[in-house]
Amino acid sequence: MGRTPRISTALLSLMKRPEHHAWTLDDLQAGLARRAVAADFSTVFRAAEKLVAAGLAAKLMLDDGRARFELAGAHHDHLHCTRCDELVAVPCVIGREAFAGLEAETGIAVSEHRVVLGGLCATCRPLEPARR
Amino acid sequence: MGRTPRISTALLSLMKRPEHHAWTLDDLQAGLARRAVAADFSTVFRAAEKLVAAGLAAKLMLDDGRARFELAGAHHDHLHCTRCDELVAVPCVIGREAFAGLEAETGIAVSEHRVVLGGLCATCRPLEPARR
DNA sequence: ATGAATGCAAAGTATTTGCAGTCTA
DNA sequence: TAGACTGCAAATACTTTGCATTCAT
Repeated sequence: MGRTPRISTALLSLMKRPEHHAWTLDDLQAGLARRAVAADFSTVFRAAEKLVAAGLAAKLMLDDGRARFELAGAHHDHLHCTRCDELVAVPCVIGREAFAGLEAETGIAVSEHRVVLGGLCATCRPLEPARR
Repeated sequence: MGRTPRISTALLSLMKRPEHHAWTLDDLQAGLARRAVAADFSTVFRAAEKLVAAGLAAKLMLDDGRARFELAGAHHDHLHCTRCDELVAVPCVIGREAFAGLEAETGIAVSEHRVVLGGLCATCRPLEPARR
């Protein structure tokens, strides 16, 4: 019952492309358009949210106030490049041990963590200094 | 020339209060109101932004899409409590060495980092399990 | 013919800006 | 009296929802 989730499927396929690691809704819509898939913004939004709900994608809010979506996968951290504005994946910097110490020290309980580094990505590092 | 920044001053004073560690614009306006300082939302906004520009405060965007302001100070990380929704300060979990390794390994250049832990704060940990 | 998927339009939420008026050095 | 500060209203930016339609089962 119900038809095939054309857009959701296209999104999953699109997000595998190296064009971006993490996609804003605009990125997603533009990416689909480039592949000749016309989709309304609200449809892209709902499809992306559904992927997140299904555990196939993850949503992340950056300081610029725009959500980014990425394919779900092994945990990793991110670098937000100050020059090209891309959000790139980097291996996780924090070890489990660090949390154990922190929990003992502070009385908190840590269930997840999110690290966003600021700096230059591997592509931009050799180039000019940061824009902003 | 120009008058005394009544609101900015009040904000600085307010943010020292333990009520919150990090304040949304609504928190700030409400906090001022509680201290009998009526201020328009846009004024609170501009004053907060100015404090950030002056290096006296820092702005942080959480996944809920709302900005939080905190007094500038020594670097620390944050825990976003899943139960009470407060953003509390915790000592930094990452050592400088970690970045050196990461930079060598990936070719990126790290100039800052932002860590937001998810979990229970010291107050909520002894209580019920997380709301969401 | 049922229910998921889509498009279009509209609403919602949080932030940001324009402008005119106010106050103090 | 120049320039920073404020309030009010309006504009933005991005996200989210309502509703009617379409489509595959």
